[in-house]
Amino acid sequence: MQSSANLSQPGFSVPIAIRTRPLSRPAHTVFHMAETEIYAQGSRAGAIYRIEFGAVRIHRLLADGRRQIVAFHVAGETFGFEAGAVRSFFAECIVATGLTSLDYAGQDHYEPELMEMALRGLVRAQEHLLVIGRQQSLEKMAVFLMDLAERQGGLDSVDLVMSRTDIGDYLGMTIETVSRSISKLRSLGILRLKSLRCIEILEIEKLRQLAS
Amino acid sequence: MQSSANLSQPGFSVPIAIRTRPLSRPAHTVFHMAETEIYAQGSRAGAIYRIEFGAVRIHRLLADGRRQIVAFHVAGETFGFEAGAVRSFFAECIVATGLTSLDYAGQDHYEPELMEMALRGLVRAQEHLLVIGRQQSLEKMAVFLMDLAERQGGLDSVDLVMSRTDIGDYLGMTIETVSRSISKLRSLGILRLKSLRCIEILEIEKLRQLAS
DNA sequence: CGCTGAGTTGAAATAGCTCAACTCCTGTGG
DNA sequence: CCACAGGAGTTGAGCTATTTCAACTCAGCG
Repeated sequence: MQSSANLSQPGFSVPIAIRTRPLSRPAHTVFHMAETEIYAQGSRAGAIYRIEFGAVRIHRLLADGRRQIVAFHVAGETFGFEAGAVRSFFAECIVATGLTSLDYAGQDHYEPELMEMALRGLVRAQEHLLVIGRQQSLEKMAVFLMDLAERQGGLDSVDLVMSRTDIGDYLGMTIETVSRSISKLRSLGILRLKSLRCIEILEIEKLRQLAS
Repeated sequence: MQSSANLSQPGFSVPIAIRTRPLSRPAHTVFHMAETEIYAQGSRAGAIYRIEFGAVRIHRLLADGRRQIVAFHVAGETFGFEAGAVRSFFAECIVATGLTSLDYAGQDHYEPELMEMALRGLVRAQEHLLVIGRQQSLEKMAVFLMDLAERQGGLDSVDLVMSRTDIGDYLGMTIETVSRSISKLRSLGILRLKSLRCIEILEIEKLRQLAS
């Protein structure tokens, strides 16, 4: 795993605190290297994290060695809610990421905005179910790209911070099928690859139609 | 659809209120016929429901006519949380069901137990992703049955309140594959069908192993 | 400038889907 | 109480999409 290689680099194994703009409570951005762990399954829950920059994946390892990514999160989003005191998923940085954290557990009352964030995560997970439940790989990929484009600000250019393997583990398909789906969309004239990790959407309407 | 047939029965189209034990706030159980709608996608959100008896499915209809069930809920569970003011899913009774409702929207502060219920829904949806993401239909069925058995009190006998079609739409597979998976588990000596809708688990360890 | 990992592409194998026939409950009405 | 009708579920056969296995290309990096 690449993460262990990164973790072994001296001076970067421990997150570095960087002072940023003051919030309602004094918050500071903590820097995390790419491919490093934010929290592990089984660890103590209680904090949530807001992504200042970068991207994060939430996943679980299955007994047979496979991995299911249940969510990607990008800048501006909040993750880390758990039911109960123990985390049931792993959170890892995909790229270099800045996080601010907030201890939310054990409060007498919760702010409506906190509830709203938790519920948005719920809806997002349920929407993800709609995608994974589909059988057509091309549709899955179309929905994935539409969603990502939207979250990155609605541009016609999508920055794939995650690897094909990550995408596969997110959509429930192999990296070969991921690759073939992208190739198919490319041959249909819907996409153009600026580079392997940067996709330009040429025909957003056709893509939307595939995504239904 | 059977629901319309049931809805057309005079005297049952409107839910009937039945007085039950008093709660912290005066709550009464509302009775719903099998196969009737509790709320629709697009309707106004704001209330959550606790199931006193019966079973409920949460789903969405896709553009191509397919249906994805994102959750089943049984007695004792609470459903109906939404992010935003509009419902993004349908809720329907699978069988005759008694519900107590609670208006939760627009509060200044939320009780920890309310947050906990919402978060449990989140984790449940994410766990569901792990199941649907798997490619083996036998595994999906094994996980589904284990989960259902557990929620029904850990007995070795599972009461399938939902149809094979419901199960298929929940697990992302066709009813034929659902049927074949059950038949396979039966031929492996893991299950026995007391009736079509009542399954006895003979070899819980083997089932757990399949479910990983 | 070659090495390495990521990504792509091809060919064969396979799991699940589709279509179709059939069985078996269940409930309704005579 | 039995017969029948209709829906739900099962099973079979062929087909298709995706997985698997393998070879190959490409980009980034020391």
